Amino acid sequence: MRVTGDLALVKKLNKSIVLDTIRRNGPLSRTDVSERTGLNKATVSNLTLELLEQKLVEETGLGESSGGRKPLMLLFNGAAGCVIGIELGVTLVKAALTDLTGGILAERSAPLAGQDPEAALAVVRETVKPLLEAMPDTPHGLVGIGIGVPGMVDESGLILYAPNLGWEGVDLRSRLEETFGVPVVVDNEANVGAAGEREYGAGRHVRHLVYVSAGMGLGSGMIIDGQLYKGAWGYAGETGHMSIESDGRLCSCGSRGCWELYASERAYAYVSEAGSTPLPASTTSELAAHARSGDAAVLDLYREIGRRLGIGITNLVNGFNPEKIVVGGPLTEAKEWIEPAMLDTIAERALPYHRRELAVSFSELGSRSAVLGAAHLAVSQFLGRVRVSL
Amino acid sequence: MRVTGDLALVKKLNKSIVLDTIRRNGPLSRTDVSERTGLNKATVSNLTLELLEQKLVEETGLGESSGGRKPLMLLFNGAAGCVIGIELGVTLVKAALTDLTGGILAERSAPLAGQDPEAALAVVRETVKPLLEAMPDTPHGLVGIGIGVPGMVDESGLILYAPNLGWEGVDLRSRLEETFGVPVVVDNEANVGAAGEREYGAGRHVRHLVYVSAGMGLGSGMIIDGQLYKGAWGYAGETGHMSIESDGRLCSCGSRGCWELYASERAYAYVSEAGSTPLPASTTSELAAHARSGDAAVLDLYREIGRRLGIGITNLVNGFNPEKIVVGGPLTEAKEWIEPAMLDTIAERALPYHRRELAVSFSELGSRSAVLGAAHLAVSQFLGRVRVSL
DNA sequence: AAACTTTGTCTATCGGATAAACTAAGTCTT
DNA sequence: AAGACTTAGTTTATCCGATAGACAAAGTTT
Repeated sequence: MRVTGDLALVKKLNKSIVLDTIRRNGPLSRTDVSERTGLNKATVSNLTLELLEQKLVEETGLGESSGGRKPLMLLFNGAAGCVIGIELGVTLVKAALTDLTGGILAERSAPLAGQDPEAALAVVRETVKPLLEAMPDTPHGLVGIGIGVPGMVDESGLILYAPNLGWEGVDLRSRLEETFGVPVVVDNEANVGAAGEREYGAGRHVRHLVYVSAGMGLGSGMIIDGQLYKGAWGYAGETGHMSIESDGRLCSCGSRGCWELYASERAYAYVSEAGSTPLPASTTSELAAHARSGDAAVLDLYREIGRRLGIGITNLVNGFNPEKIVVGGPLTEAKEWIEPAMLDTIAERALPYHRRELAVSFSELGSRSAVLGAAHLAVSQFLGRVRVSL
Repeated sequence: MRVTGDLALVKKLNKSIVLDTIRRNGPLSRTDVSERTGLNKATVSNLTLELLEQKLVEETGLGESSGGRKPLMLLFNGAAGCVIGIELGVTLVKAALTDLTGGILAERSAPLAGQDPEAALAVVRETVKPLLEAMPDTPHGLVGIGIGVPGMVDESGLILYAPNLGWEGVDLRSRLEETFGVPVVVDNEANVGAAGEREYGAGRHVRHLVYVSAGMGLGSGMIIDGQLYKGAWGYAGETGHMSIESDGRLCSCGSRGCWELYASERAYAYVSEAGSTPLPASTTSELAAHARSGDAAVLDLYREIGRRLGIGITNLVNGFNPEKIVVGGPLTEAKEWIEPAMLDTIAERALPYHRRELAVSFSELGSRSAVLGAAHLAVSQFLGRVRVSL
């Protein structure tokens, strides 16, 4: 059954508009909010009153007069509650306790021993425990948990398939909700990374964003009109398996020429193939060190990876026309040597109109994109946004 | 300024829900509508009254009793007005007069002589003229015009760039609105095709749809959550320039290995390259005739085109996870010989989960996808849909 | 024919948004 | 310093649409 209109909906919508306006542009006076939103002053006053009672908004004192009575400034109260953002990696669990503005209050991480769901869940519980103990006293307490996982997640939070963990059909959301007693949001790692960069990082205020997460694989999180796009069944963003060589290298997915074989850490394994000198190391950290000392083979490798990244990004750009592309993930440790070739390739190959306006940049949050994005999804669910389009 | 909530919005939303419910599921009684939508019976009665006054809904008489008073059945009145859908091709203008349900009342087409905007506009006017004369007398008369063009169109209807016409920055919408005095919707050819197939063709009731239009080039129309996705500046869907061979054939766009060089009619020009026998013809109609009589070179060609179409479609599927892919456009005249290789390739290369649920099919509306889609966009704008997401 | 069912309307009420009047609290002018 | 002016925020009366529930209308079943 669809959403129908009634007074409750109107109120919910307007309240969400007022809160959002204050959150993004505060401090603001009631009159400012009224002018910005188009809502009547009385309406703003009423809704603000409720937000004050809910402790989501604070009066921070008088502002500057502009020739009349001084305004009482309103500010979003990020300290009204806490959330926990978790990144469940293949070998590592990272978690952060944040306030409602994404400010980190505490952080933990732990290696992931076994990979069966039970063992992983135990590690998650252990990692989160000290964060809960460190939680300050707030009006709302813990309001939610967000978690990013390396796999495909449907709209209900069910992990459909996580090849690198060997999981299939794991209802992580229910399990965590039972454990912690708060609402849980589960999403793909690239998606939460996209959410993080869009809210707190390189993609602020961007309507259409593609976040490319490059590590052992390659995945994309796509934000369309400010919202994560998950596709029909939650498999959107598997761009690592976009073929950029129709008859290229055979991939474990069964296809050929997949992007991630050329433009992620998986490319390291193929270097000797070209007959060139073998690589002096096999991890990005080590290779970055060699690059820093001028190792020609490594520099070539990263130039080629940059070029291939550029080719794939160009494909995404031509299909999606995002406002911005943000590249993140472990591979960005080598961004210094990847970036020039990547940008050159995009400049060469993207359609002229895209080139003119497109912005491509690297992650601003670094290794925290995912935890912060996961945290943000939880905040976002707690604050509950209503959207209307005519 | 954003949309805020007030009573007018609530009414607009509910009225749009009622109309939509009747339109898609009619005939229905008022009680049926109330049950389906969750709206109160009184609300439905009130809104229906207005819709009856606006002639958008008709009472078609009494229905079957289910043990009590007979219901008065309501039906969407497609004859309340007319729209015109236009496909502005590179060499041909096609136009259709339809009612509000997409029923074709009259059709015209005319070759496009010169390609400068003024000449094209004159041809459009001449093509539309007899349709206007054939227009039946309806309560609302002509309520809008939709037009699909081979180029990139931004959200305001401005044609940013149409390489095949040599147009740049043409405000077709304003021009046509001045001429005809009704609201005009302009969009990309692939987008209107997508709209057509989704409303009246192979993509009915599909939430996320990708329509691939294959002709002299290759373009996609993407429908996300029931709405056309245009990207940040209207360039989304330029998938013809997705590279499927990183260092492949040089394309006129400046890039290499573009999909449309391998999987559209542009591929015909490259056959001799492989050293094989030259093609016996150069248009799809002629080649289809040769295929029908078993010409091996032509059959090979179409097998290869099918394979390449499959590769590109797999890429789109992995990125977007649409519910359905519909292939249309002039090239589908040869679908008989393209389809097997295309489907095999997708089955081989798509990720296992996609494969399981994805539906790929050819256009149901054939050469009318675009005109009907354009007409539908005009209808849709006239009826005005409001959407709320929580 | 009486009881029951279903359809659709009528009526009173509720709860939001709004404009306009009003109070509060400042600045500016002379 | 006093009055005029400005701006901020609240109060009041009004409007409007959705809703529940009563009711009327028009069937069917026994």
